[in-house]
Amino acid sequence: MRPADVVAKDILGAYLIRNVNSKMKAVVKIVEVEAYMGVKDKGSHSYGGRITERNKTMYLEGGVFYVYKIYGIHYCLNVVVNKKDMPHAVLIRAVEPIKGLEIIEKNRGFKENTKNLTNGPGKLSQALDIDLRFNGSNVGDKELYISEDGKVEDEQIISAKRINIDYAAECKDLLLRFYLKGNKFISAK
DNA sequence: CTCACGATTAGA
DNA sequence: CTAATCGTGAGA
Repeated sequence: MRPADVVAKDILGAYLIRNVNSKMKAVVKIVEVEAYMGVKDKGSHSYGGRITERNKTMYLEGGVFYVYKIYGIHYCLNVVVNKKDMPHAVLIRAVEPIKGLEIIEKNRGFKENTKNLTNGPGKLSQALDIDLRFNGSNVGDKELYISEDGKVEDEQIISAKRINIDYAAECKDLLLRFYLKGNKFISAK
């Protein structure tokens, strides 16, 4: 397996597919991600080798989802990468609806302003009905999986500082956030 | 006490 | 339009 920054750029532009009862309900394109680089990354839940009930799935062999609850309300979807006990992860920050828009609208509770449906980590989780059920599930699981299609050219990828990790000292300025150039569904800020 | 967030309210 | 505020629960 590879480190989170490499995988982050790799899954940018890939499709995330949500099935319910084996029926395809929604397909979205991953347009914004952040990499969290394990025990040396002060922005990561796994900084310093910390292991808790919440983040223990980060320590599994790469290829599973890490879903956690933040601020008591919202869920965030990550992909765990790298080897067992190498707690790297990629946070999926924003997606673009491709199919199943009506399901996404239903989950979010409104229809107007389409770009506001999935342009943030908590929003996309609600839009695709993602919660702790998927914590630790395999990225090839039929209910929620990532398609390898949709690769993009390097020049379409913008690198930037990560968001809302001001507490992470010197790590906060690392360019570990990646998004698709010109895409309308990038999160605010 | 803070936080890998988002909705709502208040103000300009 | 922007800024401030707050809900909510895990973790330190």
